[in-house]
Amino acid sequence: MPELPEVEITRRGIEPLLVGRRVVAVRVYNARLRWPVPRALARRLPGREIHSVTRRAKYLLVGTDAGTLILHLGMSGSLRLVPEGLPPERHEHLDFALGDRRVLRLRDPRRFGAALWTPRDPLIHPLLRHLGPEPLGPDFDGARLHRMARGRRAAVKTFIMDGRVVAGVGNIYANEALYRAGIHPARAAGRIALPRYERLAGALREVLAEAILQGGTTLRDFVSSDGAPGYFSIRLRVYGKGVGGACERCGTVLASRVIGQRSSVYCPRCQR
DNA sequence: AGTGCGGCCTGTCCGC
DNA sequence: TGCGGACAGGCCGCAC
Repeated sequence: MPELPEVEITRRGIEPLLVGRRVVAVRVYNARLRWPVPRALARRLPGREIHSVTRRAKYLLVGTDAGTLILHLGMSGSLRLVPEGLPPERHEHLDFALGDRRVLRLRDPRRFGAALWTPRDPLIHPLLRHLGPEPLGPDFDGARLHRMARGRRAAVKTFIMDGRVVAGVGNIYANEALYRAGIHPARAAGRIALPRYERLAGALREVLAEAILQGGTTLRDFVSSDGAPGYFSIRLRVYGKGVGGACERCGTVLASRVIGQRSSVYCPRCQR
């Protein structure tokens, strides 16, 4: 599932395809994504010169001087570059024809993704307006986490997955960062001291940056015609090891339970 | 205000 | 072996 690093790698993959160019046509095969694909998208985007491809949380923002395409890959979305004329397969919902016999095509089996159009500053769009700082940006640090956590009784894992606290942290990387920081995922967010939040902020940055770096090595093949982008295999230390897996640090069998409706994996000994 | 939960959707996996 | 059902997952939007 595309987490922030995959979305960032996707951004880097499509940026050189789009910036300075125009989409000549948008074709909607199935408008039923998380929200209906608005007609305005096919009406407004074509013909506009694209000046930027940026990312905010897990949203991709394709900017023109008339408005912005907002893309979200949900949990099963991916973009591929295919030749013009290739009929869409099952689960391929949307085409952005690039006018050079190439088409950027959105595939999303579960349709949790979105493709929207806004004529205004995308950062004030309702979906983006309340997002917290980018975890890899300058405004994110342990002090801020600590401050925002004051009085909060929700589990710290739920807390850091709240986009208003920090943008774009999904389940996998929340698990990994908490493991690296030695913090129990179910601990109340408001009962963690500043130095531990500093560790957590560092761990989050570190694990995300590592994953992006790793994804970068597969960037060459990204959005190639033969399928999914290289969703990379950063070595996850806890997530996916749940049942019977052992902590690499102490050997204790990892615990697995649902916290905030999300499966969580942690070392009951190293994480407090 | 903060918290928790329902719902959207389908591929995969598990148990029978 | 085949089938049905549970589950996973991001994240909005509602209810309390």
